[in-house]
Amino acid sequence: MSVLVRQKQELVSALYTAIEAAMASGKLEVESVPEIGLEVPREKQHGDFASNIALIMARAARKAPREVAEIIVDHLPKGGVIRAVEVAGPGFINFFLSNDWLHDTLRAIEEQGEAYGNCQHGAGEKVLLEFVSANPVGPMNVVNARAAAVGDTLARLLRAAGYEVGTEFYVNDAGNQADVFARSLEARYQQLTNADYPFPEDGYPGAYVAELAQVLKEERPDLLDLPFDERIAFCKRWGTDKMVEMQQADLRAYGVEFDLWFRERDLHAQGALEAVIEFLREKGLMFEEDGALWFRSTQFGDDKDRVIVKSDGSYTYVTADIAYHYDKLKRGFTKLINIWGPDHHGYIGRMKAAIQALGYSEDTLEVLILQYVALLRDGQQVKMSKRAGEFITMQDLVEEVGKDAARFFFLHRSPESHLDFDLDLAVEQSNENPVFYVQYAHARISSVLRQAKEQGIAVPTCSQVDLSLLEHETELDLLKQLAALPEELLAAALLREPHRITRYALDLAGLFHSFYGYCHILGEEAPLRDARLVLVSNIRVVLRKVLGLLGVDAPEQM
RNA sequence: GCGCCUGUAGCUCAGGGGAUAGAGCAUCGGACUUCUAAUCCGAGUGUCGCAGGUUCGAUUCCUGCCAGGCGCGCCA
Repeated sequence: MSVLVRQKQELVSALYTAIEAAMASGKLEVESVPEIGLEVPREKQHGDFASNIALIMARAARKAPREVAEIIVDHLPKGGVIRAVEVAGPGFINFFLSNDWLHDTLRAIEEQGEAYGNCQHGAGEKVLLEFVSANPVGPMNVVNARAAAVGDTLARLLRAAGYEVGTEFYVNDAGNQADVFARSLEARYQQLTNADYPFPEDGYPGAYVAELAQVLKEERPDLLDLPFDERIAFCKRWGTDKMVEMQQADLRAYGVEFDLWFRERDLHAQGALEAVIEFLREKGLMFEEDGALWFRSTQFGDDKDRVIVKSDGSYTYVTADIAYHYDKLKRGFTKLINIWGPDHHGYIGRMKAAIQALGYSEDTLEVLILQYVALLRDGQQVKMSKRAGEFITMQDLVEEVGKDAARFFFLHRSPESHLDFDLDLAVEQSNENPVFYVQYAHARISSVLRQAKEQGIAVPTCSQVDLSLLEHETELDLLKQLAALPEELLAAALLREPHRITRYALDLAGLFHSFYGYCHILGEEAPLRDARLVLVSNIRVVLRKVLGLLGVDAPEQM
């Protein structure tokens, strides 16, 4: 249990005791005592912790909130860690504590290292996180980059919260788009020797297809000897494999590794689509109409029923996706989280219906919808047109602004917000760029520790120093921020809000820079110097940890 | 028409049933012979889109409306 939670519980039980004592003495009369909430106030002057219990109880007690608060405070046990209690505002009870409880935070960090803040909340739950899943027919875009950052960090957060997590990229290499891509590639191949060879009407115009055709020509100069159908089949397999390799390289450069790249074509090869259709048919959830086979998804709340086998005998996208999700479930995952782009929200209903049809509860599947990303340059939105080839890819973005800035910017905003990504700001090597601000805090501490070492000063452990010497306001603020990590990390994981960690990192860095402006370390007398060395080296551990969660480097010097 | 997201300071965005609604940027003024000035210290800024409702208390929850973005295929 975290230091902060333990301290809260201690105060809550003190409040319970006080309320019971007040009731026993007849000062307070209520049917039952509500659950007591305690929070860290936004304003420092409102104490270390505050409770609104008197406001909540006022009506039942038939007294003014402030009066209730006064009665509770009168019955609170005095002394111990509670330095002062006050009734404030409309009836808040504010607690001011002695600083001792904060020191346990440093001991916890020292003991646990970068595992500090982790917990076992999710123990026993197996979560599958599927994200990006961009079609292997073209370069990834900036929404894919956003999804990669959010998904990867969410996976790291869930693991830190004790969940067993698998990450997957679903490769849609068997559908319509893969066919179109194969025909585009084949046509470009033909055009290498016959400039007049027609390009498919709906083909992919990007230059990358022609470049791939060149590579293909070198690898398979004899391709045209094959019959057309076999040639297309080869192009489909070879081409999508190449695109997957490129996606893997882009994502690796971005710090994202998937546990599994799941091929749609494997589902087809295994007969998984037929199997899941049969399963649903036996449950009476399939019907034929207009020459097609339909899934009665409306039975599970979907807007309309969905075609599973088209009238031409081929499958729709959703058919393979149902088979894929069935596969996930059969592998023992108890929670499926999918991260999709904004154009897919209409797809949620049918997939939730499918999950229920397969015999699982609706909330087994959780879908996070990301919103669009607008790129800004010179304050203007960058217009993109796939057709005209004016298109900023994920690769372009990462090359232009770097992995750290790209990830940090995407993780700076809540996932469901529309995002303006300022390209000029992201590349700026200056104080305006928030990612540097956090990294700089880490580098500064590293520099101090480096110089301490050069001077022959070892970083002591908590037990070797007097932590009560840490009493400057900025030092206490830092200790409180460090104490807040466990709760913040769990909240970020449970609410699926990685941007909380970005904010935490910025706040921690800000408090450190402020401390650094007021307090010296190496120049101080040994006892204070040593206490501060303990403080900053533990701050560095936490900075490294949160940057690690964000997938951003923690440089030793800048 | 239906559904989803968004609307908070000049800009980009946090926050969230409770106390005086916050941060960064931009603007202005200070701080380097001392551990990295990519930093710090100080200063101004609000119809929380609009209107109702619930509540002791709403910017937060509910309903309606307005505005912007997106989606509603036998495409993926």
